[in-house]
Amino acid sequence: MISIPKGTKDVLPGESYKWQFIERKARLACKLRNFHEIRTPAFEHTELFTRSIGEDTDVVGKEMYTFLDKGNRSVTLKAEGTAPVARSFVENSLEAMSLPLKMYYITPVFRYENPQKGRLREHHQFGVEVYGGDTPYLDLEVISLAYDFLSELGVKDLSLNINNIGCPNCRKKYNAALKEYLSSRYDELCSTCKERFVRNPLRILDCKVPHCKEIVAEAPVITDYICDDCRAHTDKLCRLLTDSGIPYKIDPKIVRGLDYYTKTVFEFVTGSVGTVCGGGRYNNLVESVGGNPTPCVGFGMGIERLLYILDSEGIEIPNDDILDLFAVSQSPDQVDYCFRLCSVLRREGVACDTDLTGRSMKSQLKFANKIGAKYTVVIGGSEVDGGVCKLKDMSTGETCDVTISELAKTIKER
RNA sequence: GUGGGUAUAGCUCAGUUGGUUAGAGCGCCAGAUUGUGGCUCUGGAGGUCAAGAGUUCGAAUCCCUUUACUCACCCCA
Repeated sequence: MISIPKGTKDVLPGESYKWQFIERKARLACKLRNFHEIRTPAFEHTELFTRSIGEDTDVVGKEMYTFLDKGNRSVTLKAEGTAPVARSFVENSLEAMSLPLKMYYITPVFRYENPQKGRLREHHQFGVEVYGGDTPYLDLEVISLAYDFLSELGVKDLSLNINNIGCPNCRKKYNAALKEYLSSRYDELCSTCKERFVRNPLRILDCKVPHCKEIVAEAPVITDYICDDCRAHTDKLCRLLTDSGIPYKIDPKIVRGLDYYTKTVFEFVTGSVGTVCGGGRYNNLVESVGGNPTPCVGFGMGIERLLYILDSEGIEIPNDDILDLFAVSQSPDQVDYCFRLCSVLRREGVACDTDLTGRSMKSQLKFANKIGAKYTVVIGGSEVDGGVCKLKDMSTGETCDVTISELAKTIKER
């Protein structure tokens, strides 16, 4: 037997309705807010990710599915949703469209990691992007979209943490201050933090080693170093969130693992699986992939994690992927008739099916029951001749007489 | 890359100090006066006990190796 590759999952026929439900909700939330779908390829030139995400990040350093194609080009499976959108924005001169341009995507994302709860090698993200605007109102729009979306699904125990990691100017100052503080306690840091000290000191704030945490607890806080502009941005955003009734917490320790973030960063966290949605502002990203300076803000949301949360919180997703009618043939003589009947009903928008495998009437009814068909009819000689059948409601067991020509109408009216 | 756990039927799991032909529940298929599913009863199919080697008269059980899965660290969604 050939098994599924590590860290991947099949979505089976009995559960695909959950995905369809989430995707439908996501698309609707976007449509209502003037966001439009953008679809980018499953793979990109490797350089796109290394340049935008950052050479020193874990994602680039050890988690990308990178390979040479037959033309010796280095390509990488989509490691993240935002960089490809930025590439497309520049490549297709989307800045020529009316800005701000609001986009969304639902896409697989590939990272070579060790799978565990809520973590896969191929997972799926619903993400949104707003290109061409630096006002906190756009931050609000993106955050409130995520908040409304998650709330409408019924997610409980949701908390929103936000931070401002500064623009290039103030981050430079903060990095210097952080380095100065940490250099005095350099010897106490764990080995990975010693490397981080050189490459990207901000990451040390995220270290889970107890002693590093103690050191970090006394470290200077970014909040004390951000410039007036950044401070005003966050203050305004906080006020807007409060006015919108969106609860949040300032968490100065949020450091996103992707280098392109500037100013606002945020994450929605739940108890069961940690971060379900992460995002922020990336005002320099478009420039870094060769476009004109264009401020952007967006988020990515893990669909598998979201489904896991809904499941563990006991939130049921309605299943509308069910059959309206199953036509049971009383004997093999009526199979042809049932098949033609289904053809007619389908043209009228009724989801219906019939047995084509020659099973007994009883088996057919059992089958119809098992797959959750809403209605059944048994077609025998008298139905074929008389044009009237007994429509049976499978949830109540009640039947009523309906002329076959009015079956579709009757079913749709119920 | 580093640790811990697990591996027996499609699924969830029993399986005694090592002892006949490896079990249950659920699911699946088929029947219970041949025009009506669900409930109940009866029967049936389905296992290289993850793989390999070893100890033993005898291994699902004990030893070793491998693989897969899983949880955690790191990082992310």
